[in-house]
This record gives sequence, C-alpha cells and structure tokens, in this order.
Amino acid sequence: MPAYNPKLIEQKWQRLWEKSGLYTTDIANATKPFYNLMMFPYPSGEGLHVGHAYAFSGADVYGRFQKMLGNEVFEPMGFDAFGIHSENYAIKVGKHPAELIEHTTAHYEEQLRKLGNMYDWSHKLSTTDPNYYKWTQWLFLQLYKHGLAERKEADVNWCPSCKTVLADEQVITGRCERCDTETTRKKLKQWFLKITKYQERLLANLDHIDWSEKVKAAQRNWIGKSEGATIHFAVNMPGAGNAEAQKPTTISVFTTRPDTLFGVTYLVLAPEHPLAQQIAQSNADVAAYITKALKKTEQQRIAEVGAKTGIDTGVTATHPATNKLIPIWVSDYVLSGYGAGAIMAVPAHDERDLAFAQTCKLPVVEVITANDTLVNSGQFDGLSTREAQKKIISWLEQNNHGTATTTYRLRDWLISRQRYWGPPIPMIYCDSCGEVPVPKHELPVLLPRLDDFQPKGKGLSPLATVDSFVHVSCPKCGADALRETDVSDTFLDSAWYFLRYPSSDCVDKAFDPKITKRWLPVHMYIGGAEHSVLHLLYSRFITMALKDMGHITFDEPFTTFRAHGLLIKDGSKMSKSKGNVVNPDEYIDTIGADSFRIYLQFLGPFEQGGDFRDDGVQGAIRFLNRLWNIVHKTHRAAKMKDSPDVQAVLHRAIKKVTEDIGTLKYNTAIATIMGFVNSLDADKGGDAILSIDQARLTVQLIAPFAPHITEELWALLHDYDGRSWKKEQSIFNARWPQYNPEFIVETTHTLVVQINGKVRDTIEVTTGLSNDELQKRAFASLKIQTCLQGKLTKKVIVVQGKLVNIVV
RNA sequence: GCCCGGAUGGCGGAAUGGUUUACGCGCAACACUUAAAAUGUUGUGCCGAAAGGCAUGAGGGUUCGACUCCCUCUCCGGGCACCA
Repeated sequence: MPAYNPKLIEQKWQRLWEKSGLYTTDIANATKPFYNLMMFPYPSGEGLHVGHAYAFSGADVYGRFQKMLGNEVFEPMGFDAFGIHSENYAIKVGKHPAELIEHTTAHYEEQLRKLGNMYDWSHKLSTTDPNYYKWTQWLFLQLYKHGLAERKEADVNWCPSCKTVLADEQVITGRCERCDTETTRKKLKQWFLKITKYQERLLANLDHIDWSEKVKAAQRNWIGKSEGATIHFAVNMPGAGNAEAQKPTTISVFTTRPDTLFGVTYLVLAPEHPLAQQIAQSNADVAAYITKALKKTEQQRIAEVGAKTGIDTGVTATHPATNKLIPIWVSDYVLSGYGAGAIMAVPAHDERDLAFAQTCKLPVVEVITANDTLVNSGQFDGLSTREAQKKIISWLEQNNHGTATTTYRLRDWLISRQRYWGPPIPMIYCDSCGEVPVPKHELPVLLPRLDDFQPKGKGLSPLATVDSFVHVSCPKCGADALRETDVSDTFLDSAWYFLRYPSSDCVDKAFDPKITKRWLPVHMYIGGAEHSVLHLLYSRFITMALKDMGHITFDEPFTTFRAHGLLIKDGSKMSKSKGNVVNPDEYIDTIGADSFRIYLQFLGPFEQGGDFRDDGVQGAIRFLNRLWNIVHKTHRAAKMKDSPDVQAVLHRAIKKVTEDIGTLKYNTAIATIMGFVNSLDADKGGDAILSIDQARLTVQLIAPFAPHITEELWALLHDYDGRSWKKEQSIFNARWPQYNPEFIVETTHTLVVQINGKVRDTIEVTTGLSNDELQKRAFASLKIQTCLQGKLTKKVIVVQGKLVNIVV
C-alpha cells in the first residue's frame, strides 16, 4: 500500500481538474444552476490569511455538496482590488498600486488554488479592470439618470489621515474605519446615492429573506426606523418692531413618546438649527455658545455624554396643550441630522433630558406615566401609554399642532472619495450646461497613470492635478468644461459584482439579461458579518434600484446569506494589529490542504467560528490517514457483498452528514464520519471490512471537506487510470449517497430506567415492546428492585423507545 | 443604555424536554521499537476505598423528568449609540 502523500495527490488532482475543466460551468445552458458565492477579498500585500482559508473552504464545502447533489454549481472568485485599503498599502511600501495589484492578485490566486476550492477561474474578475469599472461608471450614470445620484453640499465625515470623505457606514464611533483616525466634519459638495429612498423596502424585505439573523438585526438597527410624532410649538419672539421677528414662528420637534407631551418642561435646539442661528444674531452669549459647540469634534461630543452643556436663549415657546410658557435652550446634545434637529425635553421620562435639566438647574416636572397609566395629563389621564400615543397624535392633528411621523437613522450614501485608486466618477461640469454625464460610448473614463498618486488633502483628489484629465470639452455644447476628479467609493464596485461574474465575457452590457435570468439571484452567499451595514446593505439597495430601472427582475441579490464565524487565536480575533495572524501556506505545505480544511471545519460550527490551535491539526491528519488505509485495504480485499454489520452505521451516517452539511454544521458532519471510520477500525478482523460500494459511499461523504484525497481514493475504488481520466469520472460528478431507511431501523435499543428522574439502570430491549412490557422489564431489574425496597410506587412514566421513570 | 450571540470536562466542542460530556485535542498506561517518532489498544468530569454523592455561569419557576422552556441576575464576545 502506498503511503498517503498529500502533496503529491493534491498537485495531481489540481492539475487533472484544471485540464478536464471539471469546475468550468456551462453558463449559457445550465438547467440546474446553483450560484455559490463567497465575498471576494481585497488582495492585501500580506497575502491570504487563515481567516480567508476558513471562510472560503467552508463556502466551498457547500458548493461541492450542491454539485454532488446534481446541481450545476457556479463558484467564481475575483478581487476587490480598487480602494483605499489597496492604495494605503501601496503608499506604505512605496509602490504604484497598479503594479502592486498585479503582484498581489497573482499571489492570492496561487494561494487560493492550493486550497483546492472548485473555482471557475474562467470568470475571474477584478474591480480595477477597465472592462469592469466601465460598468461601475455606467451603473453610476444609470442611478444619476433616475434621480438616485445627487451632488449636494453637505456636512460630511472627513478623515484627515486618509485625506478623503467617508460614508457614515465607514465611521466607527467617530473614527475612520480604515486607519482609526478621528474624523472631522467638513462642508463639501459631494456625490450621494439616495439609499434613503429605499429605506422602507430595505427594512420590509428583511422579513422574508433567508439571511443570518444577526445580519438582519444589524441592518434593522442601522436603518433605525422610529415611529412617533412631529409636534409644533409656537415661539414668542421678542423685539417688537422687527418685521422679521413678528412673523409667527414655530419650532417643530420629533418625539417617539407623544404620550409624554404634558411632561415637556423646555425645548432644545441643535446649534445648527436655523432658529438658534437667528437668535444668535441678537444674542451674543448664544452666538458664542454655538460657535464653541460647532468647533467640537465628534469625539469631544461623545466624551461629554452626561456632562451636558447648553444655554438658555431667553426666548419662550407656548405649550400647545397647557398654553404654559416654556423656555427654549440650545445644546449640542441635540443632533441636527436626526428628526427635526430640535427636541421637546421630558426630564421625567428621558435620562438625557434629566441630566441636562440637573446640570442647567431647570425645574423638573413630575411623573407623567405611572404603571403604564397617564397622570398629570389633563383629558388624557388614565389612558395607557399606547392608547395615549394614538389619542394625543389625533388631538395634535385635529388642532394643527402636529402630525404622526416616522423617522429613519439611515443617511444617503456618500460615494465621492478624494483619492486616486478608484473609478473616476463619470461626470463633467460645464458653465452653461451644468452637470453633464459622460456619454456611454466614452466609457470607461480611464484612470490615468499617476506617478504621484498620494492624497493631497484640501478636499481634492490627486486627479485634480492632471490638466489633461481635468480639461475636456462639454459633451453637450462643446465648450471648455471640467471633469469631476473624485473617484467613487470601493463599496460601489462591490455592490454589483455578483451580477458581473456570470456575464464576465459580456462586452456590450454590464450583465447579459438571459444569463442573469438563469443565474440570479445568488442561491447561497457566504461572508463576514462585518459587512452587515456596508457591502450587504449597499448591494441590496443597488439591486432594488436596478430592478426599478428595469434592468433585472428581482429586488434582493442573495436568496440565502450566511455569516461565517470568526477564528479566535490566543483569546482574541485574528487581526494584523494583534499580531496573531496565521499564514495558511505553511500548513498546506506541511500537512496538505485536505487535512487543513478538515481541521478548520472541525473547530466548531461554521457560523460560530472557533479557536485556532496548532496542536489540533493532528486529529485531522490521523483521520485522513486512517481513511487512506481502510480504503486501500478494502480495495485489496475487493469484497463485493455489503457487510451487514456496517450497513446500519453507514446509512445513519449518510443521513446525519447530509442534514448537517445542508445546515452548515460541518463540525458534527465530520465528527459523524470520524465515528463511522473508528467503528471500522475497531473490528479489524478482516471480515468486517467494507465492500467496495460501502467504501465508495464513505469516501463520498468526506469529499466536500477533503476533495483531493477522496478523488484519489474514488479513482482507486473504480480502477480509473490517471492518464486517461475524464471529468465524468470525478467523485464530484457522482450522485450524493442516499440512505436506505430500512437499514437504519433499530431492532434493539437501550431502555433507561429512572427512579424519580435519576438513572438507576439501563436495559437492552427489542424495539417496539408495549408500555406494559417495558414497565415489566423495568421492575424486573435487580438494581431497580434494590432501590425500590420499602418504597411505594406512586406513578410510572413510560416513553416508548426511551425510558421508564418510576416515581416514588 | 439598546440590539444580537455566548457561558457544558484540563482544552475545542456534542446533545428532537428523556443515559450530560458525541467527535477531536491533551494526558496516563500498555503494545510495537535497541530507542524515539509514528501507529495501535485501553482508560480519562469532580469527590469518594467503596456504596454512593455532586456537576451544564448564579438564583428561582414549570415538569414524572430541564443544558434545553419561563422569570430575575452575573460575566464574556460582537454590533449600534446623546437617534429624542
């Protein structure tokens, strides 16, 4: 028997698979298409790490399983190679990103190939390829044409280190997602994609898509729907004689608790609020406060939680229900970007309002709700909170004091980046024609090769320094015009890539309608939960927009999405900054991809992740060696008749493994096969060894996890010749094992006998005995009789096939 | 503060309300070996000499019976966060 040599076998089969085109999908004609997608990586200079290997091989297990079930599986791979991450790395190592990308993607591809995943490399794509980003630009223009892209001046997040603006989703508690630098606010004219137009649909669809629950929760959270009311308060502006001030003025506030209306003690305006600004013109103290507040960074504001500052404007408003005068304050604990930028403060029911009232020594109003019943609320006393909310809203509406209102936390997606490494936004500005889209036939707007590509700061992309790029003639009137010099966010590149893979050869369209109809939406998508509110939300938005524009017929891109877990090492998540990243290459080189894949997927449930420990890989190696030996022994013995003792265990394993792979419980699937293989080892008398057919079934069960060794053993069990091997002979083209229900019927089982719920004895009984018979057997047990001595039996519980519980 | 996960042997982890600890790692003994590695066999929750008792983060509850269901709490991981 040859010794198991993973390196040799893996090279052999990777070569034969490629030569035979086993994983090349018939995109145009597939009748049972299954699109198995995993999030494409951005190729960092450090190369693929163990986290990638874990996620990708886990996704590949699922793809191979689907293929073995008879589906035509399309499993593509590509590179998200545009973006700040790639550009920052290029700056760090002092190379041009274009050159670097060539090198890093080649390295990634090599590493990915060694893992043995069933990628169809003929559909590889890179977001940096002009043939790709031409269509990213086209997508932007489509959005523009349909009013979903808009250039507007706004207060935006600015990262001083990356020298670019960022989307809200890319700012994590006031810091840049990429470099952790504190972000600042900047007023700039930028391009936004109107994702907020889709907020209700993005939220509603979550109820019927099959996605990991935690990702759906994160998206709901991020969209942040709040139902409540807008309430108008009449303002009593001082300064008679001033024509401006004598106009009736109102402040509108948003609240989710209209039932606390009678607890309002004061109003607070955000420093940015127009009325605050207006008051500041005649009140120097207010002006000073606002100036100071607006200078604060996000971080400073967050640091001040609890120690709130503010200023009384001296102006009052009239309470719509009680007609009492209430003071108006300005404070930066009220955010301008949410709701109405002004609030009604109810210290009795809101911690923040209470903190502010205490700091600023405002009189606090008594309780409004006691035991879910309204008090001190005039005509609304005695109502429950829920009833009161409804009744107060209708009262407000009848008296023109307010309306029912729904607000969302979601903001529009800012996609302009003042950086180099991205697709130029295809717009031209002309003095007489205004914003002019680049005509489709002029796409792509090529990213010029710049030797000095470093960000310049000051809110302009490095492209602004290239005269030949900037100066163009207007496509409409021919006059001198200027190009947009910002590039688009890398998340726009990845918001539609799943549409491109099957159509990657398509030259005249972003995606071919026929192909798209056949292959999309994606059947299974696997990736990290860290993209919950970035990539995964953006992709859903773009898909909805494309549907509404008539380009596709579905509005959700991924039918099923599963978030894989994280690998933990030395107690924390693997990351570059923690210095606990493991390179998969050394493992694959020493123990082989198959052992490594088995080890990774055996660590824990795929959706939970696991603890990566070096010493654990031994188990996987031993297991595959055992399998190798048993199959070779079987092949030599060439037994054609199935061993009956093995049949029941084998078929139970088939049932369990099939269920477990389908639900991504890879760890228990592997454990089941290990248990089966161990049971064979135990009786090595020779007689009990598997038949050829049984060995084939065994090998098939492991194939999704360890593709190379199983392909080799499959060929051995069929006496295929490596030189004339054809893809039709592959184990992955063979039908997945079916269990025979007759074989797994149990003839005997263990009957557990309990007294007061505690196990006192176990008895082997034939299956199917009557309750009376089971009870009789239980009482016949010597152990039970001993335990029961002198005790009165009160009750006996019999559970068929399981136990007898005697209550005394 | 809010929202999602978790908490089970020395460790990673298994368990349709019914034998807690599958499978793996580690460890121990034995076999093979001149020896080691590798491999194989057996054992391995804790206390106890044994009979037996006690164990699934803590405390209650439902139940003949709870890791599993309900309530209260603690701790750990992740996400959101002055969002009114």
